[in-house]
Amino acid sequence: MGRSPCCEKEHTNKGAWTQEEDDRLINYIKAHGEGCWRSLPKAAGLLRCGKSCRLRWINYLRPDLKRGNFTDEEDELIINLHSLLGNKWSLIAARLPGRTDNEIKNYWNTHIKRKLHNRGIDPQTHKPLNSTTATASTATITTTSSNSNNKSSSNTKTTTKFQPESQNSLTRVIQVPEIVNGTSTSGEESNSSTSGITTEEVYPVELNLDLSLGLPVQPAQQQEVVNFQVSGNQNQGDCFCHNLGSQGKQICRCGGSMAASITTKYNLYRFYMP
DNA sequence: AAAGGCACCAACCGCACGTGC
DNA sequence: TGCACGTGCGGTTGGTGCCTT
Repeated sequence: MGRSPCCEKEHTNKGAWTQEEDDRLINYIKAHGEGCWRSLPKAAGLLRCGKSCRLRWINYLRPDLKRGNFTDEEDELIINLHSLLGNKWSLIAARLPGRTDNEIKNYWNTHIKRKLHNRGIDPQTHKPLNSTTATASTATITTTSSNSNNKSSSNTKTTTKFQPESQNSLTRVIQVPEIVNGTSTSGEESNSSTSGITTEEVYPVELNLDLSLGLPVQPAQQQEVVNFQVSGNQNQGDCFCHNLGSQGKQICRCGGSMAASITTKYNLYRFYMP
C-alpha cells in the first residue's frame, strides 16, 4: 500500500496565492506558530495543500525575508558555497540570512550560471571550462566586488588560482580575500603579491576556503584569517558542515579526519575528509 | 502595433529522510 | 524491525512580463 497523499487534491486550490489566502496563512501562523503543515490548511480555513502552505510561508511570507536584488558579496558567497557544497540549496541559504533556498536556486540558474560561463568557469565543477586541455599553465580568476551597501568604504578582491592537476589530486593555491581600501584594483588581476592579508597554502582536496566574502558583516568587520592549517588533527568540535548549518542527514561526515582548519577573528572552521 | 522569443520566479511534484509507534 | 506519517529538499514546470524583430 502506498503512502497517503499529502492532501485531497480535488479539493485544493492550485496556482498563485490570493491576498486573502496570504492573510489567512499569516494570521494563523502568527497565532499558532509554524508546524503541523498537514493540518494547518484545514485549521486556517485554506483550500491548499499543507506543503503548499509551507512553501508559501517559507519562500514568500516569512517576515524576516530579505527582498530585492542579490549583492555582489552574496553572489560570490553563493559561488563559493556552491563550489564546496554543490546543489545543497538549503545549506547555502542557511548562510545567507533572509534568502531562501528556492530564491538562491532560481538565482543560480538564471544569473550565476551565466556569470560563471562568462568567466570561463564550469558552474558545476567550478573548474575552468578548458581545464582538460590546459595542463601546462596556471589559470588565475580574479573577481573584484564592491559592497553596494557601503559603496564608498572598501572593495573585496578574491583571487583563486587553478594549478595543473597532479597525479591523484587537485592542488589549488588558496588566497584569503584581500581588503582593498578605496579605489578599484583593476589592472592587478594577475598580481598575487599585493598588499593586504594574504595566506597561501596548498592542500590536496578540492575545497574553496574563501569564507569571508559576503558574510553579513560590515567592511570594518571583515574577518581576517589569523591561522590556517592543513593537518590530520583529530580535534573534536564543530566541523565546517555544522558551521554551515548542516544537520542530521545532511552532508556532514564528522567521523572523518580533519583535513584543514581556518581560524578567523570570529570563528574556527574545520574541514573534515570523509 | 503585433507576434514570437526569452528571462525570471513562484509554485508544484516526487522522492528521501527522520521519527514515533 | 517495519510501517506510516510529517517534513524538507531539489528538480521541474508554467505563468507573466519584458525585449526584440
